[in-house]
Amino acid sequence: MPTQKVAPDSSRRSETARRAILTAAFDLVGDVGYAKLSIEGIAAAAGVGKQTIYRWWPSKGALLFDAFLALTTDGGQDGQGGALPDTGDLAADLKLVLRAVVDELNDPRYDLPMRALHTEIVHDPALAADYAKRLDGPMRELKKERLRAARRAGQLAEDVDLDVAVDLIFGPILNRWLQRTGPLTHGYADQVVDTALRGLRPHEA
Amino acid sequence: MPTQKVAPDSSRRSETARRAILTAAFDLVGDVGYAKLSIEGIAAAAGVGKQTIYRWWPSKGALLFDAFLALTTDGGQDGQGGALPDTGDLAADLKLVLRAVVDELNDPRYDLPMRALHTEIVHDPALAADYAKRLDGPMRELKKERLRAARRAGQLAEDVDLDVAVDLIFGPILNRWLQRTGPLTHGYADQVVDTALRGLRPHEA
Amino acid sequence: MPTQKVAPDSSRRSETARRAILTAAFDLVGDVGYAKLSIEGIAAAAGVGKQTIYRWWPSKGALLFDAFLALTTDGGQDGQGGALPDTGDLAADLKLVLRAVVDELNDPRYDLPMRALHTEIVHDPALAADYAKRLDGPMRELKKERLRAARRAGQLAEDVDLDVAVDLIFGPILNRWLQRTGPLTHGYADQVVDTALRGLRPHEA
Amino acid sequence: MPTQKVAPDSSRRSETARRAILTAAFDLVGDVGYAKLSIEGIAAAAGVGKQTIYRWWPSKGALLFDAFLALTTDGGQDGQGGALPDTGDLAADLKLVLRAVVDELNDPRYDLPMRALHTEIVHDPALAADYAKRLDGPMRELKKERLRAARRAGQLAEDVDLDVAVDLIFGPILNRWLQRTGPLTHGYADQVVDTALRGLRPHEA
DNA sequence: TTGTAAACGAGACGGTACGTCGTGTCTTTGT
DNA sequence: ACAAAGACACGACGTACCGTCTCGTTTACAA
Repeated sequence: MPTQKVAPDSSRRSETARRAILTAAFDLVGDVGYAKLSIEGIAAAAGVGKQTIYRWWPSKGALLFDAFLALTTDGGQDGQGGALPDTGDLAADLKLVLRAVVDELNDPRYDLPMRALHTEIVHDPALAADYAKRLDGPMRELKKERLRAARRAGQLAEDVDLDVAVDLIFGPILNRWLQRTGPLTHGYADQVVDTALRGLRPHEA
Repeated sequence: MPTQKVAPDSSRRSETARRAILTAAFDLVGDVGYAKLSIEGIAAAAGVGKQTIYRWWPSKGALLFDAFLALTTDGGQDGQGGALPDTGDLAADLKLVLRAVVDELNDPRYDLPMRALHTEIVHDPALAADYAKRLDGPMRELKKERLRAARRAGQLAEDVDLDVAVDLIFGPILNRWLQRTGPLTHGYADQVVDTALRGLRPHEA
Repeated sequence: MPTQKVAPDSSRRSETARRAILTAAFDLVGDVGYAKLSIEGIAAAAGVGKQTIYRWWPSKGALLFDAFLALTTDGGQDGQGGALPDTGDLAADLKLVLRAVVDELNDPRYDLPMRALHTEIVHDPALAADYAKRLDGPMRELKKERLRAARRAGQLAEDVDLDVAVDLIFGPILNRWLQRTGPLTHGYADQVVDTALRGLRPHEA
Repeated sequence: MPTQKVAPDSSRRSETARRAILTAAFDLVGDVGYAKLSIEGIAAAAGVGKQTIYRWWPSKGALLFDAFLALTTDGGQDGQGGALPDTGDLAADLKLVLRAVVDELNDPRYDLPMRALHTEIVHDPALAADYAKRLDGPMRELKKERLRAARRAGQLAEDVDLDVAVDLIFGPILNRWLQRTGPLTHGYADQVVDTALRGLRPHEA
C-alpha cells in the first residue's frame, strides 16, 4: 500500500511559513479574540509577509479552519482512527464522549478559536460546506457508526434517523455553549443523553 | 388600568433618530450582511450622525439586538401574550411551532439579521446575558409553560428537566440552520419532535 | 464729568457669564495653545452653555480679541491715557518702549494668546479691521504723537511719513517674535531704534 | 559634474503620490483657505490615501511647507543662483526687489498659501526652525550679500548689523501684508527703502 | 406681585475631520 | 518563483468639535 501523502499546494511552497501562519493564527485568535484578529496581525506574529497569507488562503475563515484542523488533529487523531468507545452500554459511552466535548468547550485554549471558526462558518456557506465535509462529516460518521452498532445491539429503535439522533444528542450542548443559556457541565451532558435516549414521554408502566 | 409607559433612556433623546437607526440597522444588515455592516453605514442610511449611535449604544451588537427586538416584537407580540398553542396534542403543537421557526429561519428577510445577532451574542457575554433575559428567557418560559401543561395532562414524564427538554426540541433546528449541516425543512422539524418525544430507544412492546 | 460707561450689548446680558468666558478663553489659549482651543472647551471651562458664546460672539477670533482687550486693558490703561514717555530724548524713549514690548512678547503668559490673536487677524480681514481700529490704531496714534513731538523738537526729519516711521521701528520686533528668526532681546530693540533713527547710510562726515 | 541627486526619504516611496499631494495641498489652500484646509481634503484631491500623507509628513504645517518649497522653487530658482540685482544703486535695487515682493504678496495665487504657511510657522517652533534654515536663511543670505556689496562700495555704514538692516527693510512690508494695517503698494515699498536708508533723523545740512 | 420673555446651563442633534488600523493589491529586494 | 517587507488606495473605526436646536430654569422687566 502506497504511503498516502497529502499533496502540498505547490512544491515551491514554504512549509515553514505555512506552519508558522497556522500556529500564529490559532494562538492569536485565542489571545485577542475574533473581533481583533487581523491578517496583518497574524502575518506579523508569524514573521511572514501578508502576501504569503493571501497567496494561499482565500479568506480569514479558511485560514482559521486550516489552523483549527492542523492544530487539533495533530497530536491525537480525532478524525482518522478515533472511533467512539463501545463498551456495549450506549448511554455510558455517549456520556463519556459528551463529557469530553463539554471539557473541550470549557477549555479556554479552545473556546475562543472555536467561537471564531463557528462565526466564520455561520456567515460563509462555502466554508460551511468545507467544514461539513472535512470536520463535521467524519465526526458525524463516527457518531452514526456507534449508533448503528447500538441499533444492531437492539439498544436503538430501528426507525430512528441517525442524523436526527446525532443532532438531538450533540446539538443542545453546542447551543448552550454558544449562547451561554446555562452552565455547560457534565451533569447537563448526562441529562441530555438520558433524555434523548429515553424520550420525553412518560415511561410506559 | 394604569398607563403602561416605557421610560425613555433620556427625556432629551430623539425618538425619530432612534427609530431611524434601528430600522436602518435591521435593513442594512439584511442587505449587505454582517461582515460589511458598519456603524458609518447605518448612520448614513438613517440620516444621523455617528455620535448619535455611539451615544446610546455601547456596541454594534447591542444596537443589532435592539433593532431586532424592536422590529420583530413590534407588530405581533411574540413575547407578551403569545402563548404556545395548546390543542391537547403536544406533538402536533410542537410541530406547528417548530415549523413556524423553520419558516422564519428560512425567510431571507430574517436570515441575515439573525445570523448577525447570533454572532454578536456568541462573542459578547454581556450581550448574551441581555439576550437570555430579554429574548430567549421569555420565549423559553412560554415553551416550558406548554410543556408543564403537557406534564399535567400526563403527556410528559414527571422527572424530565424542562430546560433540557426545550434544548432537545429547539436546539437541533438552530444548529442545522447555523451550520447548514442539512436542509431545514418541515419534515426535519417533525422528525425532531417525534424523536425527542419518543426517545431513541426501542419502543417497549 | 459724567461717567463714561460702555453700554452692554443688552440689559439682559449676564456680566458674570461674559467675564467668565473672556477669562476662560484667555487662560485656555495660554494653556492648550491656539490649535487645541475650542469653543466647547471655553464653554466648559467657563461653566457656561455653548449657546451663550455663540449668542454674543460671531467667531472664535472675535472672542479671542475681546478677551485680549478686556484682560490686557484692565489694570493698566494701555490705550486710554497712556501716552509714550517723552523725556526729550527720542532714542531713549523709544528704546524704553521697545524694551517693554520685547518683555511682553517674551512673557509666556502673553505669548500664546498673542500668537493666537495674530493668527485670527491674519486670516480674517473683518477682524483685522476691528483690530486696526480698536487696538493697533490707538497705539499707533500714541506712537505717532511721540514722533510728532520729536519732529517739533527738530529730532525728526520733516518729510518722514509717520506711519512708515512707526512700521520701521516696531515692525522688525514683531517679525522676529512671530518667525523666531533670532533672539528677541533688549539689545536687538536698541539696535533697531538706533538703526532706524540714523539710517543705513554712512554718517556724513 | 556629478549628477546632483536628492536622496528620497525611501526607495519605496512613490514619487507620483508625493507630487500629487504637494500640488493638491498648494492648490487647495489657495481655494478654500487655511481654516478649511483638511488632510482629508488634500488626500481626496490628490487621489491618495490619508495614510500616505501621515506616513511622510508629521504635520499639516510640514506638508504645507514642503508644498510651498517645491512649487515656488520649481521653475525659477529663488534660492540657488538668484542673487539680488546689483546695478551699483542700492536704493534702486532694493526698491526693485521690494516691489517684486509686494507684487507676490498681492498675488491672490500666493496670498492664501503664504498666510497659511505663516500661521503654521508662528505656532510651531520646529517648523519655524526648518523655515529659517531652508527658506528664510538662504534668502536672507542673498540680501545680506547685496548689502555687503553696498558696504564695500561705501553706500552703507560700516557699523550697521546686516541682520538688523534686512529686518528694517523687509519687516515692515511683511507686517503690513499680514495685519493689513495699510495698502501694500509699490509706493510704500519705496518709502520704506528710502526711510530705512536715510534714517528718521533730519538730514544734516 | 406676578406674568412673560430673554438669557442661561445643559446637552442632543446632523455633520466634518481627525489620526489610526486593517483590507487586499502591488512593487521592490533578496534569496 | 516564492518570500519578507512594506507602500499604496481605500474604507471604517471611535473621538472631538462644529454650529444649531430644543429643553427646563433663573432672572429682570413690565403689567
